[in-house]
Amino acid sequence: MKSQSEPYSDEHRPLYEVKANLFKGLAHPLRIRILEVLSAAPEVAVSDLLAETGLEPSHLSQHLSVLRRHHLVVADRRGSLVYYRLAYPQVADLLAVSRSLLVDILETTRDQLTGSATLPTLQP
Amino acid sequence: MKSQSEPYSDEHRPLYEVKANLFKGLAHPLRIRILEVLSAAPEVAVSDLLAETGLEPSHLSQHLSVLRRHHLVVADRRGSLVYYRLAYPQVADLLAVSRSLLVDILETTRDQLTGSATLPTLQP
DNA sequence: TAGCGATATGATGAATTTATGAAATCGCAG
DNA sequence: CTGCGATTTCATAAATTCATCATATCGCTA
Repeated sequence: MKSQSEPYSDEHRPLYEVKANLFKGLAHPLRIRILEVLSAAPEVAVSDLLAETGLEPSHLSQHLSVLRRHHLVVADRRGSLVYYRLAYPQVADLLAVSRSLLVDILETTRDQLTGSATLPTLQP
Repeated sequence: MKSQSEPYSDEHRPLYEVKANLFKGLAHPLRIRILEVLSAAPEVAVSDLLAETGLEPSHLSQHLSVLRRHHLVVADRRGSLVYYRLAYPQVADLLAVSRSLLVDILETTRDQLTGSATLPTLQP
């Protein structure tokens, strides 16, 4: 993970590649969980993220590092505490649109099945 | 690739995991490129996607298979030709929001650099 | 300055995805 | 039924990401 470069740099990189790299940054469950927690508050201390996710500190820090590198979050250190917030409000928009799409997908695929028992429930 | 299971199934799978799996389906440049082509027309024949992307047929088909499995596209076979279309209009919405976010990210990070030469240009 | 709580970074094996080419399948026409 | 164009599936090596633990760094206090 440490060896990874900046996902958006390089003037000659086509926009569809940049988009795909953005989605790579979002392509892990815990990183979505983190962004959802950050969507619900102006900022969150790492210690609170640790409590919220139940992760080892170094595991959380690795994921936060990916989110920082993808410019999805911003960190502020105040003394020995570090606070994180979403880097742009559109990050929350993106999560909301993805949820809307998934609601449709899950409802459609549920309708196509005889029983719905194998699909995730539609939690808030 | 063949061994991959349905990314959304399993009633006990939390929604943040389902979201992450959706983003995994989007996390490849060529799949974004395909979805963008499909966003611009009601449906597109595979032969046209082959011409548009310059891919080998088997390579394109592998990516289309991922998109089908993630319920992002739908295929219709008519004779020996197969046509693809977006499975939901929100797929295009998702791409649009991601573009909006990236525009902001790229403008902000460009402003922070002395020169902008290393960042992608803002193509349509 | 040393110690400590909080957090980040480095290292590496395991798991997953991507890239690539061979082979199979589908549907149509003769 | 055979041949063929169109497309998909299979197989597998290479590349990338994930999981996990050890180590380093940051800032504060005594």
